[in-house]
Amino acid sequence: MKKVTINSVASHAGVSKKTVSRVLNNEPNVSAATREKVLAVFKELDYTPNPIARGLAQNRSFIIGCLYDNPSKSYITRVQTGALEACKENNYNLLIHPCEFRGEALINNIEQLLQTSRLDGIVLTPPFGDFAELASFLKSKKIPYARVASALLQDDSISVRSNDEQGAFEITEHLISLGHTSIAFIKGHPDHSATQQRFKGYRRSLASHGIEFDERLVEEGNFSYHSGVDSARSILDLCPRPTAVFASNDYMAAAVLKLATQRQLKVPDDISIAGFDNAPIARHIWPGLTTIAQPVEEMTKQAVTQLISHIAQPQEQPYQVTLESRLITRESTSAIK
Amino acid sequence: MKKVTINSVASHAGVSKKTVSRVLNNEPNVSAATREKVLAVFKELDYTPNPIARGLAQNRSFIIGCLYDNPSKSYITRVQTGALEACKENNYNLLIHPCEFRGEALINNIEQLLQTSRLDGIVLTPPFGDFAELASFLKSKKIPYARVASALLQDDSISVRSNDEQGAFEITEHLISLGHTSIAFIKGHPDHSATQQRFKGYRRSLASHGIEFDERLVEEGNFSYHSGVDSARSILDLCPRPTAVFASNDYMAAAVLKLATQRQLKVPDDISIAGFDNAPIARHIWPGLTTIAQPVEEMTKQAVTQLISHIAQPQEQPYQVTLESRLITRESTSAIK
DNA sequence: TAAATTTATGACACCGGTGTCATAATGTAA
DNA sequence: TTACATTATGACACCGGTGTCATAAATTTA
Repeated sequence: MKKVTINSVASHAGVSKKTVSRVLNNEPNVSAATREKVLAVFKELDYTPNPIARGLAQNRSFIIGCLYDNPSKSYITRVQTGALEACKENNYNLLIHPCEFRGEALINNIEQLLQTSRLDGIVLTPPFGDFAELASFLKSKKIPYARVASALLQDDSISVRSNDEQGAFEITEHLISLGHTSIAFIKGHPDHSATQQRFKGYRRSLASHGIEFDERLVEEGNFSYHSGVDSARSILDLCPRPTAVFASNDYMAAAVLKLATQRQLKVPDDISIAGFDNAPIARHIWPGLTTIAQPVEEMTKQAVTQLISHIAQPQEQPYQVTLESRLITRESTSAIK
Repeated sequence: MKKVTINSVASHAGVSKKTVSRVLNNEPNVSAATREKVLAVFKELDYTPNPIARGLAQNRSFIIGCLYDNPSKSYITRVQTGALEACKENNYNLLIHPCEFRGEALINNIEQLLQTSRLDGIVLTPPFGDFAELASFLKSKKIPYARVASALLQDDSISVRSNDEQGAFEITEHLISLGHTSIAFIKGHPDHSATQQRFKGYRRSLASHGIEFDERLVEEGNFSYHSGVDSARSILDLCPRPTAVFASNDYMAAAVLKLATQRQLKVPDDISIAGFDNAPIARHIWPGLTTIAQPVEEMTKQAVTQLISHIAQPQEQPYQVTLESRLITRESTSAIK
């Protein structure tokens, strides 16, 4: 079985390869009759253009890179799912590239990535979207990029996020509405802009109810389950013990739940626990975690879709969108007794 | 800043592009002096070859595809991690391709994938490694592939697996050693060969202790958390209730744990629970799950490494390896009272 | 020292597409 | 009917590498 290329199609249809190329790319100036004829040969020979050859000619790879460095595997999976949907719809492929955020090696690492794979664009997932040096590096290399779930910036970048501050506000409101006033907070990774946002939302809610902010109730986490365990220990050791804990993501909340349960505390009777993200674990444990659901897949999908259309045709106005998150109440929070 | 290509290097070094190409690929028949000179120009101009051009000339994409259809996100993440390590070491890239196992559309889907991305090879993760039609399709298309965690076959394919049967045997032995004789079993997804293997190991252990196999203690799951909930319901409703449950993966085991806890049962005092895979959730919940740890990353890494070296130079003998798994005991299992 | 090998090098076609530009075919205005 | 636009088409260079083969230079052999 011979390989079928644009040349075989051309000779079969009795036209030049350029005409075949025109049909392929829906270019104008092809007569209806010719187009039909070529399309028929496509069918007959079962032709599909070679993306590598195409890439060489157009200096494009039809590949989007996805950068991540995130302790939450489920978050990564969701990001990938959204990115893949967008890629699929546009005949792009997704190349995944985990890499360490810290260290001056990052830029070199990315440079190498670009050299070895000629990506058409890059999706920056948290915390990469907030790293200004990276953004300006990519700009200097003229590599289009899109930021997912990162802070709002006054620039021309593509950015899709959700309102972390508002989400954190709402879940804190929920706890307060249940009668809680001593609410511990576990921060996320300091490199992530969401960390500051969620903290702000927590404080805003407290403030709006005249509850005094208490430094001692705040623990530094980093979004990992392990950091949640450490934070949980400190919080559960407090005297008096807070009646509720709001962790900046579900993994850390799960850690609090585990430790509390280990210590024979009843959740939510003895202590309410809230998380953030609506990760799978939030519903895989008992009691299920009250949390904030964010449309991670949708955010990423929109970001990548925009990125791809930007690659095809650079836009004037930046695409910056904030999607809604929503409160999901489960069994881990209840009214104070 | 002009693009630096093989041509610019050639003219800079005062040699032909073919000579540059020789240096690039470590081909013989280049004098030491010339080689030095060219290498110096590489440095000077900061040259890296364009992989797309290379790909066109050699009909290679330097991309490995990773096929999956698995309800366990953490499993996918681990597979990706291992595959990425192997790719990184060999300057390959990884393209991820989730796709539905069921349906006659699968082959078409893969065909399309191959046409749009010209993969150099494919890693088949469970359950794809056990799908004979797919294997023969890939063979007919001359696409090299490697099978991860699939059944041992008497063929010439690259295959890295772990011993599911033995793992299941050992964890059942563990339960029996704790005094359990009424051990429920939740099967995995019927399409996965691991499902049969784990079931076999369970039965072998029972048999080796003269414990009669009881059909009523066996539930059909599919590896998803949700299926675990359904199975758990049936099992916990049994009269008399089994004293232990062995679920074919940790997600289903976690579901049993959740339901049992919801029903006020104490784990492990009232019922012991064991899982399989050592997924993150196994240690994120309380009590932690006794389970079997499999080297998923290592399996995949070896498979992809072999795949890549096979692509570079087709091997005569098949690479078929079985790695060891090991029992991890946590708090979810204890001696019967 | 001449002939026969071996090694080093370059010219050129090729991979399979796309971009540019010239030209042929067709349609429209004068 | 002629002049002028417009549309359709193809020839050919090009993207940036690699493969083949001829030939020049260096080395060995006779």
